[in-house]
Amino acid sequence: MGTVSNVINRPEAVLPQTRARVLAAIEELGYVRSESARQLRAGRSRIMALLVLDMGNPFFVDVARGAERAARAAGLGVMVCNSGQSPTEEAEYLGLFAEQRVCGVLVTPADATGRNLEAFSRHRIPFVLVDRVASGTGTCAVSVDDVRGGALGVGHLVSAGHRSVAYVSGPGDLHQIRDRREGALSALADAGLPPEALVEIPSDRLDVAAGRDAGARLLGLVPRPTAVFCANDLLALGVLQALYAAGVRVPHDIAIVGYDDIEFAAAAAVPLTSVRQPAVVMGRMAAELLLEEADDEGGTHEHRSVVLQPELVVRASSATPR
Amino acid sequence: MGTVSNVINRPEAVLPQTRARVLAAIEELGYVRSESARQLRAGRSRIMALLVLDMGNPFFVDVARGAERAARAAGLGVMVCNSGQSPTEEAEYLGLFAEQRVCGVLVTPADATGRNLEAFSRHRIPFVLVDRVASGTGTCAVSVDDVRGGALGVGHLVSAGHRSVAYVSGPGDLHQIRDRREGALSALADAGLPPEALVEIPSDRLDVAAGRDAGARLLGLVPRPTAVFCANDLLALGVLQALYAAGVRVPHDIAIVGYDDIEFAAAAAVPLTSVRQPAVVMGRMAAELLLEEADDEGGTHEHRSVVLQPELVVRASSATPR
DNA sequence: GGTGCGCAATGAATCGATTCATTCCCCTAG
DNA sequence: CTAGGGGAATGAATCGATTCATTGCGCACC
Repeated sequence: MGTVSNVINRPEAVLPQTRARVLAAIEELGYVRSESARQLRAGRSRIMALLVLDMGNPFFVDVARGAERAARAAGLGVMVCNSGQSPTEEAEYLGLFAEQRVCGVLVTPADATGRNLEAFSRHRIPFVLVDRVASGTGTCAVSVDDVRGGALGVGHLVSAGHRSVAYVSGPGDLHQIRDRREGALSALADAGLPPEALVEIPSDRLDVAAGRDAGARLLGLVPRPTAVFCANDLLALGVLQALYAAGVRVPHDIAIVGYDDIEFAAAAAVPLTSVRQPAVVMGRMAAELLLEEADDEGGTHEHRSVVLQPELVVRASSATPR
Repeated sequence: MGTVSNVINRPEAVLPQTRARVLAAIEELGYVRSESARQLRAGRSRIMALLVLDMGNPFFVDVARGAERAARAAGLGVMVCNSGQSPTEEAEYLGLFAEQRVCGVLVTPADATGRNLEAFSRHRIPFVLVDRVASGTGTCAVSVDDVRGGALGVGHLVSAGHRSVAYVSGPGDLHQIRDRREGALSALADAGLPPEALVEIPSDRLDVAAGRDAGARLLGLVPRPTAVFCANDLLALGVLQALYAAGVRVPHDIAIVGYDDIEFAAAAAVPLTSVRQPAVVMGRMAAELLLEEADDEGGTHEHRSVVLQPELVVRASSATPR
């Protein structure tokens, strides 16, 4: 009924007594408006999707927090999903989002080819890249300057006197990982050190267990680097534990620098020096960009790429050696 | 059109050539079926909601993982939300779920009075309690035996010779917290120790920062307990750090036992002894119970309460003292 | 007293998938 | 040759909120 709709959406257009009568009926019947019906009419839902690489990583939990806050301020719900770095999963979720007619998608792409997103863009559902620079001007994106982050982390170690730094990396197809290495190399170059001063310890995952493995390999290196820079804090925590278990003292024998500055980095027994990413801000800004794009009726929207700056947080794990 | 619907939902009822023609058209137009419309007709959506206390706690991330896996196996999406232990937020989200006509809700109640859920139950949307025993037989629930968990943790400490144990608790209105204390007390009683042997260090949150605070207070206690049992691992990690910073050796001076056995417990420099909760299994079972209840047409569904057993995982933080 | 204006409420159309009754065709059997 | 039956496609009704055109009512002004 039209009047009921008015009572809910434009109360001022209804006589107070009618309004009261309708509200009473609503209360009595326990009526709850159906979102499906509204959605059908409106053509899109009031839900924003967030697709991240790994919900087990507190970094992404923070991104989710920021996005959720911004979305709820705008009266939207958030659906948080996990691609687990699998392009297949990612494609599946994107399909789900299209069917749901979500009002927009925040996504940290797992598929480096960009094929999934290209396919998705046909649905005319706005999306914003998170923690990834836009390839063209056709997309909004919020990212952190990973090259600078890598430079910050390794620059800090180099200026503390380290001449050989291990880099515990992650899946090579992730942009973030490559950029951080690039920054690390540039920091070495700035200090007049050769690229060989960066000893890469490859890893195919970005979790604590992978960090433990990497730590074990680090211990086997001859000569052994005096410092290690990790592509994220989960790896760093794993490395820290492996070193501790082997009786290697941090930072006395080996200094450690992580990346992300998750809560657990500061909470480690030897608090981790880490390159802080403004995760919550990133989630919030991404959501805001998305809302802007989604609310845009007249095609006036201009895609924007926001690049945030990382920040070095020095803690005990990298105190000056020797 | 009816035929299109048949092509998608009952392909065998359509002639192969017609089917091919329809599929070709679908492909050409980039057609994606609208979930809103299906939902409107079906009366409920194909999304399951999960409302947890704190997404910053890896324990709940694991629960979410388990639930998501089970839900996706059944072709459903999962919407993970965060009440932040606030009954108000909880009520808001439950309202949102009702509007969305989600097919069911998995919830770790933040509102101890049960008023929110009572109100929600009017909507006839099935829900399953997670990490909480059912109050009556009117609800499905999956929980872990927290009394037993408390007894395991403190029993372990007592049998290692500790005579005075601190209990870092959490918000007093949470069932889990009270049950774990009860178990702790029973373990003391079993060892012939008086209730006063358990020194409670109250805390109003369950995160690492609260653990640091608690650790500081623990250090000020006279006489100082020789062991501490924490209501969850985040608190334990905070306590561990506070002790480490103060130069108190773990486990030599003070032993620590946590609860949940999150990944970071094992990853700590001094790996934490912890009472493991089968979080992933809990999420999976809760989702399965919910699916069972939601699929039940004839009202044949019998509400069930599943109680899982915790398990003590002994690590370095509680090695025998003295 | 009659006409006109304006505010409020009513009713119908719409969104898109589903479902079921109906129609349509073709083939077979009487 | 026709009637009947079965398999396949069509079309209309449905879900519930929204929106807009229409109706209806009351009051004021001529």
